This record gives sequence, structure tokens and C-alpha cells, in this order.
Amino acid sequence: MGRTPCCEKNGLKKGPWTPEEDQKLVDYIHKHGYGNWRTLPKNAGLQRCGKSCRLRWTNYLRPDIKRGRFSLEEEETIIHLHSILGNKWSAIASRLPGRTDNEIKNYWNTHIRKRLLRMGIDPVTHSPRLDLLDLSSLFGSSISHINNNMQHHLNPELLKLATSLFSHTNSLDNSHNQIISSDVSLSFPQANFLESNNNVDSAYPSNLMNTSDYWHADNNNIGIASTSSPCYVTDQLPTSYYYNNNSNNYYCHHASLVDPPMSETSTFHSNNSSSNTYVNGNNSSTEDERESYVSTNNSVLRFEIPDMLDVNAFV
DNA sequence: AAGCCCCGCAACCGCACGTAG
DNA sequence: GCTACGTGCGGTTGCGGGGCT
Repeated sequence: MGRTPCCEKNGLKKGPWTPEEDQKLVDYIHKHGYGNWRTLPKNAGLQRCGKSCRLRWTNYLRPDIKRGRFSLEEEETIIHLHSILGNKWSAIASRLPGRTDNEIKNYWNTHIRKRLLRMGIDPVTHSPRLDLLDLSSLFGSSISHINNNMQHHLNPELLKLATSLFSHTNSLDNSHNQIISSDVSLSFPQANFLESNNNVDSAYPSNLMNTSDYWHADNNNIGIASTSSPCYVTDQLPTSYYYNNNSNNYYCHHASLVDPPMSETSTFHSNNSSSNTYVNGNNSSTEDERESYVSTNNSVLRFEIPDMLDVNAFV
């Protein structure tokens, strides 16, 4: 539309803000409010364009900005809302008091998005992406076995999901794999659920499922189950997980990813503790090693958004 | 200690949208 | 209806710090 730029390029400063500039901006806004952003820098004695001032204020200087690491609840909220809203950062930010759209966007791009990709989940659709995965390397001989002998038993969607669930593993101990053909239950060793980790103690928390636990699947569902209480999760992969402050554990409504707190051993549970669903815990400190999946029982397959997270107004 | 590399984040850029004249 | 303006939004960039060799 041929509109003029918000500021003349000549003579206006760009780049990082100095403390003096910050102080000028804060002082001015405290005295006069921000009013017109275009005229503000001139009135405040700043050699900046209005846009730059607005960004600096809204993303950094605003008194209600919450600083520091994202809490787990905030992270869960971001993932939930992103699965519904997509890259509507401002809409997501409006549900996270004290967080800016820019901050959330950065956090998504630098942490959450990468993690999803590594786990074979499309960060845009929040669905498994088979094209990101290498089935043969993930399942080794098991895949061959399935392909050769069991394919007629397996729902392709099931295989797809299973693949994504194991996408974060780097190695596979084939000796433990077995196929239970009666109801197409797949059994995998504990190691399959864990990051490659030389620290065996940390990689095998005491409350992991034991070797009698198995992957349970039918034509429509797949999940981690114990022999005594099978459980299922949907073969679709909406994200739904939360963190319980009291127990310091992650919970999940679906097969999905979770991101345990750093530098602590964390254990994942289903929403129903009686179902014995697992999943991962370690005391690693890297992002990679914090990845894991969880499955749960079929009692919670519906994605529920609390009132405060009602996003209907935004879609 | 020095150099290199990677990553996170603040800031910029350009476009879209609403509104006033 | 057209244009200019103000602002919001999402994508992208590049600096700086920290880790690694």
C-alpha cells in the first residue's frame, strides 16, 4: 500500500538497548503513558523509532513481565494451546500471565519444537511423522519380523505410532523383543523407553514397569500396559500432559512427549495410578535426555481445557 | 588460554489489520 | 472507496555467552 515506514532509518539507533535508554523509556511511560508510539521516542528523548520502543516496552520493560525459566505448567499450557491455535503466539501469551508472545515463540522454537522433531512428532500438526523416522534402525529385526510375518495383524496407524514412540531411542536390544500375536501386543525391553544413558542406575528408576509389562495394541489403540492391567491410548497423538507439583511427576492423557525437570530423576505415570503405566525417568541434564513418552489408560482420551485456557475466543 | 562452535534470546523486519480523515 | 497511519503479529536475524576442543 505504499505506506511510509514507521521511522526514518537515518539517525535512529538500532540494536541492543542501553540501560540509559531503558531508563528514559520507563521514566517517560511512567510519567505520561505510552500514548502514541510514533511520537513517544521524540518526546522521551530517544533516538529510536516508535516500533522499537514499543517492542522494548512490551517484551522487556513492562513491569508485569515474568522473568526466568518457564515452569512446567507454562510449558504444558504452551503445548496444549499450540496444538489448538498453532503459531498464534499472542493468543497463547494471553493465557500465560507475564509472558510475552516473543518469549513464548522463542521458547517454542528453541526448546519445544526441536524436541518434538527429534521425537518424530510434527510440531505443526502435533502428529507423528513417519518420514522423520527410520523404522529399521529403530526396531531392527523386529520390524523385519513384523513386515514378514505379522503385517496382516497390524494396523498401519499402530505401526506408525509405535514408530514415533520409539523414535527417540538410539539403540535397540533385540533380544527382548517379542510379538504376542494373540492380540497384537508388542513387548519391548525397558531400554527402549530410555534415552541412551551410560548411567544405568539413573536410567532405570525403581518404579519403571517390569519386564512383564508390554505394549498392548489392538486395531485401534496402542499403549503401554502391564500384564495385570492393560491400558490403551488413542492411536492419534494430540498432546496432553501435565505436571503435578505435589508428586513432582509428569502425567499424561495421551501418548505424547513430556519434558521432565532437569537434574532430577523424574517418573511418568498415567492419570490413573492403578494402571501401572510407565514411563521414563533419568537424571540427565541435557534436553535430549529429557525426552520421553508416556502412555496411559483409556479413561482420559478427551482433551480438556480448563476455563482459563478456553481458546474458543481465539479461533 | 585461545579459538571455535553452538545455542538462546533480544531485537528487527515486513506484512496484516483496523481505523480515521 | 482510498490513503495514511498506528499497532499487532509472526518470521527471521545476529549478537553474545557458554561449552567444547
